[in-house]
This record gives sequence, structure tokens and C-alpha cells, in this order.
Amino acid sequence: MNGLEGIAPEQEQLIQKARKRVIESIGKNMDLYGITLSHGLLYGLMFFQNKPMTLDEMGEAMEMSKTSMSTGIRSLLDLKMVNQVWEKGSRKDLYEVESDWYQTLADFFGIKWRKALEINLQSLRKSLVELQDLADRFPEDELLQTCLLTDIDKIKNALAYYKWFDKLIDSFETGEIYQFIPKEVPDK
Amino acid sequence: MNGLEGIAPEQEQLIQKARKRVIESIGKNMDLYGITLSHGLLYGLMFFQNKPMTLDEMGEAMEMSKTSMSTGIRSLLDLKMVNQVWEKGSRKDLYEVESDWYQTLADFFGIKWRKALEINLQSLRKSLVELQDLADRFPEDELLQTCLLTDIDKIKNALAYYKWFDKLIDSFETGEIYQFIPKEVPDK
DNA sequence: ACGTACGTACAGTAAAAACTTTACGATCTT
DNA sequence: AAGATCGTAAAGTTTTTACTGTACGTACGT
Repeated sequence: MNGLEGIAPEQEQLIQKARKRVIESIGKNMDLYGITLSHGLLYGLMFFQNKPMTLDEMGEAMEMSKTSMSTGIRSLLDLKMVNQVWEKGSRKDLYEVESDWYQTLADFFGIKWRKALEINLQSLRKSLVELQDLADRFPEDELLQTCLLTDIDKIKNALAYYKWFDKLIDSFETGEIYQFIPKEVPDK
Repeated sequence: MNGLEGIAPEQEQLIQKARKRVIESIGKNMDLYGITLSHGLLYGLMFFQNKPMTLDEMGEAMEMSKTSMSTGIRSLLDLKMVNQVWEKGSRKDLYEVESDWYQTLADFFGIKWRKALEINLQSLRKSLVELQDLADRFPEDELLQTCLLTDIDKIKNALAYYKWFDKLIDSFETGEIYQFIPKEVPDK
């Protein structure tokens, strides 16, 4: 079940070859999203599938265990790169790739980068308060003040950067970024 | 040598604690850049250092082998997150963090994401040509045409997305993005 | 209610990555 | 030129990650 049923074997092979090139290319580069190669290939496989897939179908196509498919799908779901869909009459879970890649990118930043950003912000703020506190307690200690100032300065710079970064991610989520760089229209 | 020489031990400890919190937070989240935890911690360490560091100093501070520092620095150099600096009279290599985080982010996209983008583009274009070629050779085969069209459509959509993404990265490298989202000014 | 099918938790294993030790070539000092 | 110092390549070890097979809880069909 690859959506090519009924095609002459010779032609099907050509299509498969063309697909495989894209699948492997995309799959390999998905490490940028923190996705392993095999899960990236799974994504690539599903990308060319025109129907939602079940875990069993994936396992057969990937020649891997169903368990692996389960974990792979889960990490793809976490990033909203695939969606679960429902079809009446099917007991099995069905999944398909999110076809809107702009949305996928926005989700990725919203999920992963925003979380990292918030964790870092929290640490930076807490440490900033502590250092400022220490500075306030020994206003006459020149050496201490100098040392503290450089640390505080770095933290403030980092905070400013993260504030900017936060706004950038916002623009992805709201879609304002597309006013700055409009979505491209596909050929023909 | 942590830039805190001469500070009262009690106060130094407080500063170290504040630094450590930030270092660990940043270090952990550097996996988004494809940097391992220990190399991320190395980056964090260097972030608070006010002087360029040698591999030996890093090894001592991190309690790790010099070889590890060497490889860590290399991956940070690849992403331009640290810079090599020269001081006359020193035989040892010296490194310091790139303090401009906006630049660091732009470099990251320019180096990693752009490369992935180009690889994918190449695969997509090649497969597109092959599929269009196949379509041209059997214009009367309805079933084949339908199948090919869906694949070709997907590829064209992907190409459009990557075209947009390319422009986005451009805007980081040229700095135009800051016209859309201005850099933030640090407090005080 | 019982049997069956499904997804996943869990434990074990195989593969990969991270880290250290050792060794070596290059460069500088004397 | 000999000796010392530096960075890293290479090999070996340890730790982590990826994957599989089994087992279990849940839900559905009869």
C-alpha cells in the first residue's frame, strides 16, 4: 500500500526511486529538529503516503518493529509534525503528516525553542536578583562591585536577547512573520 | 582562574552559585544547536570567563580531558559560538565565546539550516525532473498521471516552502530581520 | 462475559556516542 | 639539533541511545 497500486512495475520503480531520494534527504536533515534518522525516514515515508497510515503499515514498510513506530510517531506527534486522524470503522490509530510546513516550523519553535527560552529566562532572572542583591549588600567593596557588574551585564544582555527571541517566535505563531516575508506560491 | 580572584570566599561562593545556575540552564538547552550537554556546559563556563581560555584551563575547570576540550571547542567553533583569539607571547590557543548572540543565532541558521535546506532542495529538484519526465512520456496513462500529479504537487509545495525559508535565513544574515523585530536594548 | 486486537510499558540486547589514555607530528626554545 | 610544549589523531573503554521481543492493560466485537 504505497498509493501506487496498478502502476506498471517499471514505472512504479522510477517513482519509488524519486521518492526515496527525497525521503532520505528529508529524513537525514531532520536531526535539526531533534529527530533521529529512522524516525526522519518514517516521516519521509508518510509524506508520500496519500492515506493515513497505521502503525502496522509503517512497521511493514520500514521493516521495523511496531514498538519503534509507536515511539517514532510519538516524537513526531510531540512536534506536531504528524496528526492523528480518525476514520469510522477502524480500530487502529491513524496518522498522517502535517502538510503545512510553515505551520510545522512555527510549532517547532513554539514547542522546543520557546521552552528552552523560558527555562533560560528563569535561571537568568533568578541569578540576576541574587547578584544584584549581593551588590547592594556591599556597596563599598570596589573589587566585588566590579566583578558583579560584569556578570550582571552579561545577564542583562542575555535577557535582552531572549526578549527579542521571544518576539520572533511570537511572530511565527501569530503569522505576522509572513507580512515580513510572504509565503511563496508554488509553481503552476 | 575564574575572574573572581581576591573576592571573599563567602561572596565568591554566592557568585559561583548564581553562575552555575545559568551555565547549566544554557548548557542543557544547547542540544537545540546539536551541542552535547558537556560541550554546552563548556560554553557556559566560557561565557562567564572574562578572559580567553586555553584548552588546559578548560580541562581543569571542567575536570575533563584536554582531548574532550579540543573536540568541544571544535564543534563550538564550527557553529561560530566561540572565536579563537591571539595574544602575543602565548603558545597556546586561546578561545572566547562570541558575545553577540544575535550573530550566533544568524550563524547557526546560516550554517546548519541553510545546508540542510540546500541538500533537500537538490533532492527535490532532481526528483521533480524525473517525475515530470515520466509524466511527459506517458501522457495518455490516466492512472499514472494522477499518481504522478500528487507527488509532483507535494514536491512543488516543498520547493515553495524552502524558497521562503531561504529568504528567512537571508534576512538573518543581512540583518533585515531586525527591521521587522528590532533588537532589544538591555536594561540600565 | 469472553476472546481478540490494539498500543505501549518494560526488560534485554545491539549499536552508537562520549570520554580517556596513549601516541605522534608540529612548533617553539635554548 | 635536542628537548619541551602544544593540539589532535587513534585506539580503547565506558556510558548512552536505539531497537526488538515479550507482556500487559484497555477497548471492542460477538
